[in-house]
Amino acid sequence: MKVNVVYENLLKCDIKPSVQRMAVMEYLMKHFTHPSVDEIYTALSPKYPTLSRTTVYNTLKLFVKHGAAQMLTIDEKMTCFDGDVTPHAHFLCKECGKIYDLPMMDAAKNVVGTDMAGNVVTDVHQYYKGICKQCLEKDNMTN
Amino acid sequence: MKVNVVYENLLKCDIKPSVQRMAVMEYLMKHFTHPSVDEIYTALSPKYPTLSRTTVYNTLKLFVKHGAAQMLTIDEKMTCFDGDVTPHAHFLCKECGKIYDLPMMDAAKNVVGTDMAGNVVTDVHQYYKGICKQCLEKDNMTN
DNA sequence: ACCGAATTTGAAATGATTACAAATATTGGC
DNA sequence: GCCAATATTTGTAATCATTTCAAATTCGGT
Repeated sequence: MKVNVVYENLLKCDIKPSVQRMAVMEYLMKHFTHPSVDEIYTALSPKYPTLSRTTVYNTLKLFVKHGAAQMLTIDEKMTCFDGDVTPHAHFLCKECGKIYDLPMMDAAKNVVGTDMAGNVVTDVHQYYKGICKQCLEKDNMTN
Repeated sequence: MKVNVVYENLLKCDIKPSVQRMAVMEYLMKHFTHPSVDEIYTALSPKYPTLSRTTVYNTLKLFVKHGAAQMLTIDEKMTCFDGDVTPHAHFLCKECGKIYDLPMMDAAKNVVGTDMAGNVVTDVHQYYKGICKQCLEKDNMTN
């Protein structure tokens, strides 16, 4: 991935770029695994040995505030992050813990910014839990 | 609320009733505030002075496993619980932190038990974030 | 190069949740 | 009703993600 793409993405969201912010954003733009803070920290640590976990926390919070990333609270143990901020739904596999992207229902996409029973909506989240295709196949093998 | 209603609800979900389980279930059936573990513990503590926080945790986990309650992971700080297990959406106010019930979109209700791109869906969650009616009115007053 | 502001860092604190083992309550067989 | 096996509850201690905070570093402007 070109450095410029990452750089421009930050600027577009009114985020002043820094080495650390570029690194985190690049990770989000390359990996659609809905990483946790720790996944990001562990992945970047070798390349940026002075990187601090706190910086990853700060950076992601900043990204979310500027609309450059999405925070997912599907897994009750840990917050995850998504660099894809276009409207889409998620699927959490109860067996392997992976989170997959799914299309969001059209009706839900249009709710942002509207009025729902007098309440102003700023975010919409839609997610499913269950067993994913891969795990289903694996389970069929062994049973 | 009649004790029997609570009792029967536990039996219906294959949960062996106990004093503590009845107390927690009664609280969930009376209060639709989507309480946290601590809210429930604090509310029941005066009436059941020997009640332990751990028991509230255990009990709620048991309820969720048996489909007698729903776990909400909307607020990233804390898990909340809902005694209403019929399909409905939620609205979290970013200002006051309250969670409101809203109708779930029809299209989403029918997804449970179905197959989505090869994945089996067991739970559907839909929620909104924004500013609630009450807070909007309050804000208008002061501004 | 220098200064003030913004950013990063790491250590310590916080707080929700879990693990666990001891205490208590419940159940079924006699 | 009594005893033993089982299930449940309890409280403390541990865990672990996240936040706080103050010192260190970096950055931007002059």
